[in-house]
Amino acid sequence: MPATVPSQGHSTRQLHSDRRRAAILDAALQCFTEQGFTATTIDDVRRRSGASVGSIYHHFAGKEQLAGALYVAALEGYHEGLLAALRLHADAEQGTRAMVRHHLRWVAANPDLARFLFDRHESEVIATTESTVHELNRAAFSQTAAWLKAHVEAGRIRRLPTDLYYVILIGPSQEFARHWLHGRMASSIRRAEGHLAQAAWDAVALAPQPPQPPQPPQPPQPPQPTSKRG
Amino acid sequence: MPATVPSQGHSTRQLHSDRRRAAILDAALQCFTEQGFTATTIDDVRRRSGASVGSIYHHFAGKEQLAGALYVAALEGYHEGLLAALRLHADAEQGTRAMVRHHLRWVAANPDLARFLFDRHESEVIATTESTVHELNRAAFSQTAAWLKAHVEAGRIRRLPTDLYYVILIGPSQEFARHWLHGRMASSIRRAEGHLAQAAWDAVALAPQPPQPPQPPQPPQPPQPTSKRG
DNA sequence: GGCATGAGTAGAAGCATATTCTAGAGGAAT
DNA sequence: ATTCCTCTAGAATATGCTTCTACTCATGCC
Repeated sequence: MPATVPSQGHSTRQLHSDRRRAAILDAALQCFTEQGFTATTIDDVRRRSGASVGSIYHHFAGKEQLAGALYVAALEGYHEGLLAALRLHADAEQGTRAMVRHHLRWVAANPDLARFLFDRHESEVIATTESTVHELNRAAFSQTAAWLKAHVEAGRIRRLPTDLYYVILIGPSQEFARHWLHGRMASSIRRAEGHLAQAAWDAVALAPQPPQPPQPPQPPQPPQPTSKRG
Repeated sequence: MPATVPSQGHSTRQLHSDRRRAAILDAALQCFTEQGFTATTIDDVRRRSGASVGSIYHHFAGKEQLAGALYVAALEGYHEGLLAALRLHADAEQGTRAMVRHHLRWVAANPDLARFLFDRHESEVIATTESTVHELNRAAFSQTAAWLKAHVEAGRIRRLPTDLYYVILIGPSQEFARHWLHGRMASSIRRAEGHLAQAAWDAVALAPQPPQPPQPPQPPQPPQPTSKRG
């Protein structure tokens, strides 16, 4: 069950319970963000959320599962936006750039969540929700792969082992974000965006700079950008 | 100060001490690799190393510092190889490819160390050695930057904000390695190497024929009315 | 050689904190 | 009204990091 969707109750009691659960998650994210996972004690979360220790352990099996729930919620939000961005762009180059842009803008819009998410990619902290995370990634990956496949067959994107597309396209942005979130980047996300999008496209485009390929470049279609981050 | 170079003693006692220290580090790496950081107890390290708890705490200020020492040692080894690879190649394309190759081969040759290293990039576990790590990275970065600068001025590599080169060149390999180390990549490192090296080069190579007159620093701006984003 | 010194070693004690346990409160169903 | 059950509460427990105190024994000095 996704962490974002609590069980569908219909009573006053259920409402109280859901609010409590949300308050705990909220407090936990704040604590983790400010102090880090290990430095955060259950008692910190208790104080901040107003819940009792027993209540916390009623809703979550433990501290790690609490972090896991946050992680899954963050990942869902991220993927949702990525796939939405992809659906908006039929063109190979525009879509590729949109992926990079989505990544960077999501990070800029959700720095706390992003930092929490990225610092815990691969971390043992989320081991308890590993299968859920794996499933989420697989789902997003297969949709992205289908989109790419179409463009490979259309001769716009070079043919590569499927699992390499993601690392080539998003790797630089991911690495950039990791450092940026820790204040170690001189460039702003804004400034990096264009360069990283260009680099991503050049890295996968078929025939980076042919004199003039038979198919003329499509006119830049005016994309309808998502004005609001979801 | 580096963890790899113990204080320069010359006595039997010193030798014993150094061996003990090394045994502790060794045992710790094994434990961390097998069970993860949090799951590893000081007692595990004690049993495996043959040292006593007191001895461990004599050599290292705590569990985190123990991990930190391993981290620093791993990072030093990695950087050393990277810079060596760079010195071997005066040519821009060859050097770029060599960087990628070094990254991937180092990972393949030191999977345990690599996994330990990458899983803890940004992790709070290494917070205690942060300044050392920062210093190491800065040193390696500046040397790499100098190498790149030369090629930018020679017109072989496109001009980008300095801090972006690293993320563009190594980002994909880094991301690949991350997943590969966790058994989530279908491609072998061997197979990925060529593709990733090619992608890296295409992402930074100056286009053979830039169609438009001087505007190298400005990337092609996607027709996107971006609003305010940091 | 005999002694003082102090780094290294040892394991028990202390303490912080994650987790479990037992009890109680109060909506919802009968 | 009674019973049931989920949620809440906080004390008790367990785990395991860290500190403390004492011991060992090379090394350097007389």
